Amino acid sequence: MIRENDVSKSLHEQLSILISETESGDRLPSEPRLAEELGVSRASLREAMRTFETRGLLQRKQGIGTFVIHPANVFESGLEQLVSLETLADQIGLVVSMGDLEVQRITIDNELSEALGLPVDDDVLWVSRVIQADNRPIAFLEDYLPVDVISEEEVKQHFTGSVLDLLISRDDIPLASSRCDISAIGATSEIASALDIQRHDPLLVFSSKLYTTAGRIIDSSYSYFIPGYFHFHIVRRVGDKL
Amino acid sequence: MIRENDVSKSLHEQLSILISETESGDRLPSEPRLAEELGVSRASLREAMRTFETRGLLQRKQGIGTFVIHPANVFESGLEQLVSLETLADQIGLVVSMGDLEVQRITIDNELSEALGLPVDDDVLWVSRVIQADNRPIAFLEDYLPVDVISEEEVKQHFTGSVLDLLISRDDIPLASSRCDISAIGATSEIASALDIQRHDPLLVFSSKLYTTAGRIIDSSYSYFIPGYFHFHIVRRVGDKL
DNA sequence: GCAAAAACACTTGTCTGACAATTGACAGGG
DNA sequence: CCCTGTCAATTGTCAGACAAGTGTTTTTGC
Repeated sequence: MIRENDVSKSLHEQLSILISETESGDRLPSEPRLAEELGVSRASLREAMRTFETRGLLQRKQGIGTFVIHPANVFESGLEQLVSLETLADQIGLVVSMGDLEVQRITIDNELSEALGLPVDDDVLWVSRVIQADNRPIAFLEDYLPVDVISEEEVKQHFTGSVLDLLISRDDIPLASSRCDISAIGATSEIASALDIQRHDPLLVFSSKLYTTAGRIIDSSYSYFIPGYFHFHIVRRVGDKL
Repeated sequence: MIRENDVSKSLHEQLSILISETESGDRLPSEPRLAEELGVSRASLREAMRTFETRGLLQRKQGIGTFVIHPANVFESGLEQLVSLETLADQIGLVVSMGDLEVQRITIDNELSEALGLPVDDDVLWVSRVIQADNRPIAFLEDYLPVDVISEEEVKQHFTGSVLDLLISRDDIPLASSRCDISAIGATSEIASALDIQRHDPLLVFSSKLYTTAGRIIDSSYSYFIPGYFHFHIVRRVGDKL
């Protein structure tokens, strides 16, 4: 059985392929024609196109046409999409492994409460580990997880390096999106020794809070990256459009 | 005179306000009703809603309704939108000023050519300056601009701190989007002295290439931020949705 | 002949009305 | 008590139409 949603997904894929195959600056077929080619109505096509327009991949000009804009290769994974480091590494053909996993159950104090947005005296699971590529440490990751979400045993048994992949694989938690704050710090002595670098060496830091569709914070994480191994990028739209 | 586009913009604004005023997890009015309230057709409303859905702010469920998802306060400016530091500072009520402007015309060598994506032997304008808040340096900015885009004199006369604002104010250049690579480095001695910090102090680095709608790189910039003054964040969608 | 104006073709933007698909609630019967 | 069919509400999709903007072609006026 084919649900309409599948058609919609396929429409996104078809459009994505069409855009990626079109040179930057070139015009797409007109909406009525494209709708016919893809076998959907113009209204549905326009909604799908709006998605790509929001991401800055399409520009529609009334009376002229719709144009493709390639800010370099947008289709490699940018930061807009939240994927685990493992998944990202897979995509670029990098082999990563996990080392030095540490799992502790800790109680939230005032300081942690403010940082995590979780109530004081609740217990959280603190999961930390080092990510390696070619046996060289390249990132240090910390996650704070409410204990009612996941048990210490479950982590120790099933954990393969990515808290995100673990949460995604559990289909009882509807994940929505993540808010990621970006900064830089000098390595603390703890992190420096874990990553085998010097104290005060520069690190890229992502502080992320993962929200469920209900708006609850289900994972608060700090990721410390040694610069140069992963290339994080983002496509930014100009000005006040949309 | 009111162009239709203004109505469309207003629709986005109205929706944005409505979403921001709705509690996370709450349901919006049904599409037909909301369309009537906002004075637009359901088709237009759906297209507008699609942009917010793409950004992870709305979730539409067939047969149930459309729900608001607030990953914290998404409406403060995230990284998805490219705005100048001056504009950003304005929005958060921070007063910034420019110091130590330097403008030089230089010829592209092999190394620069690779970094900027511009041909060797072309001339570019190199614009560097320090950004200050409360007379304390907080960022060091470098821009490389092709000389046929803007003249040395034009920069020296009209420049107020933001290359982006200057390019936007010129309506003969259709800007599309910017690709921004994010990393961290330790301050070089030059940057350290410019920012009045220690060598090797950690800095957040944005390497950006600004593209016209035709796909040409019109500005290549390096922004070095002292951590803590500006808070850059990004909302990341989970998984493979949309 | 030439330039301005009008007509035309084509495109995206919007609107209207309709029907399909999905969900949740509710009543009825086993 | 549980299952089932019905019904209303909502989003998903569709077809057709017209408005508005753009560029080209043709016509008109001089």
